[in-house]
Amino acid sequence: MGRRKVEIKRIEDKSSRQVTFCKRRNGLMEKARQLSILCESSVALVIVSSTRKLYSFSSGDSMAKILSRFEVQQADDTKTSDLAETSRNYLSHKELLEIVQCKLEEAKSDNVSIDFLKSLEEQLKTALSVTRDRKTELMMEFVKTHQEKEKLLREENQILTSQLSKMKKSLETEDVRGVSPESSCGKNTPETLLLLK
Amino acid sequence: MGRRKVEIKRIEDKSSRQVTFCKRRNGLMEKARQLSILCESSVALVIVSSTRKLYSFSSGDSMAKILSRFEVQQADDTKTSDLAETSRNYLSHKELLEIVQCKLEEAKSDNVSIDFLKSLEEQLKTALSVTRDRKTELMMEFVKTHQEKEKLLREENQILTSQLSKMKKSLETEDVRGVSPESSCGKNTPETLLLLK
DNA sequence: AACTATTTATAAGA
DNA sequence: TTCTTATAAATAGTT
Repeated sequence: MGRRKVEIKRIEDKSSRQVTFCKRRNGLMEKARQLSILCESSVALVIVSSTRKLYSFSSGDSMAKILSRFEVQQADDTKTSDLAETSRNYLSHKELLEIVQCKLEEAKSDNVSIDFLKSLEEQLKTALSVTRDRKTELMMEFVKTHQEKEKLLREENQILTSQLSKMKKSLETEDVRGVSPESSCGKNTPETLLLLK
Repeated sequence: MGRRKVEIKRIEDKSSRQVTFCKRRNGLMEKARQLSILCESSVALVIVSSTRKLYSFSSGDSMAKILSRFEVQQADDTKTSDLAETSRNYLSHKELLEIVQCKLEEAKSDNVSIDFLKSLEEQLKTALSVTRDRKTELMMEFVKTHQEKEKLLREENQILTSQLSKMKKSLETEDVRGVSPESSCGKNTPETLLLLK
């Protein structure tokens, strides 16, 4: 719906990609809103731009909860030098743990506000969520690697097996030349082929 | 965009609400897909119909994780083998989600006590923790299985390789009996061993 | 950011 | 339900 038909593939020009993102994002959010009202359904929508900016729409309360971890990030985007912010920039584990330890020490004190604790809670939730996602990601990678190795080994195995059967045939042919007939029979496999089952 | 302009408010007629829901839901999902591709952004979309049916779209991996609790249900609806098999001693995911959904509906009401919400929070935390532990457990099992398969394949491979070298030797011995010496030299591998590198 | 030529989505009808 | 079609709405390229 524009001056010309567009193919659905990444828009290469950065500036027009940005403009299209803005237009279509607004369109998508409006459509989500309309659907939720017209058909009394719950709709949750989260959009993260390529520049990591967050946009979200949600109709009902329960859906809002699903998005809470993102809203936490959104809140953090306005603040700087946050625990969550720095951990996203790949602080070392040691540094991260030091910061957490320090914050927890602060939190022990009697005169910290509820707001401070609320913010700390959110930061820890984000950190936890980031950690869990990374854990899952690494495990998935691990599984994938092993599946690939397995495939390669299977292929190698198949090649070796076919080599062996070719050699077996050629050995049998040679045997016929000077050995008694029963040694080339299938049930009396030559010693060197014992493991080939 | 239709035969006439429609006001954005709940469609009273149940049947046309259902038809509109289906059309607009598809439209919304398609638009979400297009946005994610055109502007290389992450988009997550969850739609729950008034009849509690779930629909979701998500572009990237990290977004998929956010929606995992919903995708689990969708997956269960189509396949009923592995996962269902392992969780047959537990409540089905669908039942569990229905209960949670029901509790959340209750929680929306204004006149629930803090105690009710506190207890709900505890229940949800427990459910979340159980789900996470089970996920990790299943992934670890998966990894272990693949490692075992890999080990077996390696062993099989080794046996095949040693069989091949034994046979190669025995072939060379036979060759010596009547063939010129250069054919048994390492550089001139017999035709049947070409793939062994 | 506003404009408009077009395309796309969809409401109603078949 | 599915398809058709008239029309509304979204939006691509332009200014």
